[in-house]
Amino acid sequence: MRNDSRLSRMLHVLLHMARHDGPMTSEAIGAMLGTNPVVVRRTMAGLRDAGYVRSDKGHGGGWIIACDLERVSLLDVHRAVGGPRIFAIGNEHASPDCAVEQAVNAAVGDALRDAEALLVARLGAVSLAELGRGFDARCAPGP
Amino acid sequence: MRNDSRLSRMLHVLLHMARHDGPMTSEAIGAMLGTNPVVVRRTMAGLRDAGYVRSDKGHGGGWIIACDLERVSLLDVHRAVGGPRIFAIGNEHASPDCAVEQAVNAAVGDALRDAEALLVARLGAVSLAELGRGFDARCAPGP
DNA sequence: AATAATGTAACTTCATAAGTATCATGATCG
DNA sequence: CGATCATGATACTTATGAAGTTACATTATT
Repeated sequence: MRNDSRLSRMLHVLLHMARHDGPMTSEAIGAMLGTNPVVVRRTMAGLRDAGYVRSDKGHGGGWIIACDLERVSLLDVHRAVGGPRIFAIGNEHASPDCAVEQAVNAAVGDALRDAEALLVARLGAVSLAELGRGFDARCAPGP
Repeated sequence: MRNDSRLSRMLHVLLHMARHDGPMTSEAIGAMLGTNPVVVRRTMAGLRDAGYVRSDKGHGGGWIIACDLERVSLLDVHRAVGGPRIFAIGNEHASPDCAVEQAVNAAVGDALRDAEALLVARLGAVSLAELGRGFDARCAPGP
């Protein structure tokens, strides 16, 4: 399967929503992401359950931010979309009988765990608000 | 897809081969890994191309170690099996037009890059020989 | 020549995000 | 009220790639 891009897509959407007045429809968001409204609703359902966005039905409805962007990290968004599997590689058996395999699993597993810990720390250290400010700086790097 | 366990499996096999006199057949290795000989041959082809093992056909044939285990790292093995994709998550577009998406990609991409760099460093720092010694220590932790 | 091994090609299976089609549900506007 | 516009939910298909499987060719030993 191609990469799981839910985190990336949701960050993209959230930043757009933050700079947008009023609700955005799944249709509009889908156009932005290059996908269709059903995928948008499916993915954003996790953000809604976490309380980061709200959705309203009917005329004038759509999605709006429902949280303080300073208090939600990229890691929070990752988890809200299901906290999907991070690695495409891993051990074959979780608890092998073979002692050699146990030693291999320990070595590979430790390395993966440390890499995951670093990733989690990095994602947890950046808020959506900071990400937005990073965008501003990138676009208007005045002297 | 399930995890790509080629690295893990090959380390398992190499350690067994190191502690085994004479060639091991794909059949025997397959039994060890809980898979069939064709998968073994397919996966080990990369190790052979890298010069880490040798395969011999015919009666008495099979696979044997063809390298100095002190000089081959877990990272070398990872690369020999194809250096497969490490992450299951990632950005949607490599070079998006949207500036917001660019900012998101930069943030997520940096975090992933750093995590990958750590993993590569960790795998590169351990030789097959060290991994084997780790196994010995685990099995005979004398006083 | 028989046997035992690898090499290779072609196919199926499995897991999962993404994409699609369809209809039910609910809110707003006239 | 009734039309319209939005989400919610279900069911299905597509795409991807490792792993698994089947079958057969090739080569080396006995």
